[in-house]
Amino acid sequence: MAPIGFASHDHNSCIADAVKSVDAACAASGLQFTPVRKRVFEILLEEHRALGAYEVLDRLRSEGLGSQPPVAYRALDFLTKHGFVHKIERLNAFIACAHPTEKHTPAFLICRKCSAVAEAETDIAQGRLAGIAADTGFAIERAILEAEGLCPNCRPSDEKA
Amino acid sequence: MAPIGFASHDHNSCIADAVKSVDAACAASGLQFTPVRKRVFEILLEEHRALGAYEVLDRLRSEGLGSQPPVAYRALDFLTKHGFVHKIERLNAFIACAHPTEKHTPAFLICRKCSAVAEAETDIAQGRLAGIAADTGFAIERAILEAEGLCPNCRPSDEKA
DNA sequence: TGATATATGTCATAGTATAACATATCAACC
DNA sequence: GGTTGATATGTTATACTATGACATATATCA
Ligand SMILES: [Zn+2]
Ligand SMILES: [Zn+2]
Ligand SMILES: [Zn+2]
Ligand SMILES: [Zn+2]
Repeated sequence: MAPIGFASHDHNSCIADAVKSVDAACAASGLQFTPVRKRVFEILLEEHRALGAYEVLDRLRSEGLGSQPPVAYRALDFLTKHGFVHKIERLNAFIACAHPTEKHTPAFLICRKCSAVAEAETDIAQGRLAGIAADTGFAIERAILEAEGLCPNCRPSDEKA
Repeated sequence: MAPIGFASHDHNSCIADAVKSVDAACAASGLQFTPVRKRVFEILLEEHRALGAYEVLDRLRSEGLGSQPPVAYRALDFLTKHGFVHKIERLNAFIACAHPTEKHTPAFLICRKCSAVAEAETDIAQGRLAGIAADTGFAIERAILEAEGLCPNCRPSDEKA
């Protein structure tokens, strides 16, 4: 799966499609995709960048959907727990998943200049770390892979090869 | 390089050796390995687990080496910046590097039960993510790889293969 | 409808990190 | 040795991130 995030795309339909597919996934699993949760997911989709919990909360507050931190954190916890949103540990921030209904292990490319974040895919189970883990008897359950650098838009053009 | 952290070893000499080699590296690079910085490095070495900045600060305080957060954060920043210590983003905590004078890209195996952390090595430059980055024109400068799971000591023995 | 689980509203507090500025120490040069 | 600029430390204050606790409301299902 190619990363999104550094290329333009049909953003309106991107948002609508993502909301619709998560809506369906929740219905299928008996999860409640409540107004606050849906709105938080939309807020994250609108930017395709990682937002801090308090940035999300500010938006919710301005829309009358909640004013205290737990409101934002609960919605983000729900979305993260079910894989619709990912937390970027490096930034203490959250981003909507690029393909929220597929089972996957996300990896991220984070631009240190413009803060754009692209989600890509890894397979931690076949890298060098997996071999070391197997050798030492460590059982990997999940992995975080976050690469920091310069996105194509922020790189000086003479460096682009 | 094999990970350390899940196996016993000669801890006294491990600490002494690490301090000595960092001391030499600092001297060679014109860096000041001051008492606070050295003590923070030792504190982290003593445990071979990730300590929060405020845990480090508590120890400094009890030894009369500093009582305010910036003291701990500055020492940790120095040590991290020069690669003698790594930050575990997942835990907001810091751990002494397992081989502080070699240039390397660290990866971590974090036990969710006992919080032990083992440092291993990756080569992000040859994984799947590197290919995607190259394709999209993203220039990776550094990468964080943190795997979470159960260490050999915390795994039920009947699961160990 | 009533019982149970799940979600929200709100207040309070814990945990992590940095800005800003004064003082002290170090390093290098005259 | 004293001057000077850079680096490090001490200290106060504050900003940012996250969760505990408990009351109320809403949804789910027998
Ligand atoms: Zn979009
Ligand atoms: Zn950029
Ligand atoms: Zn040791
Ligand atoms: Zn363990």
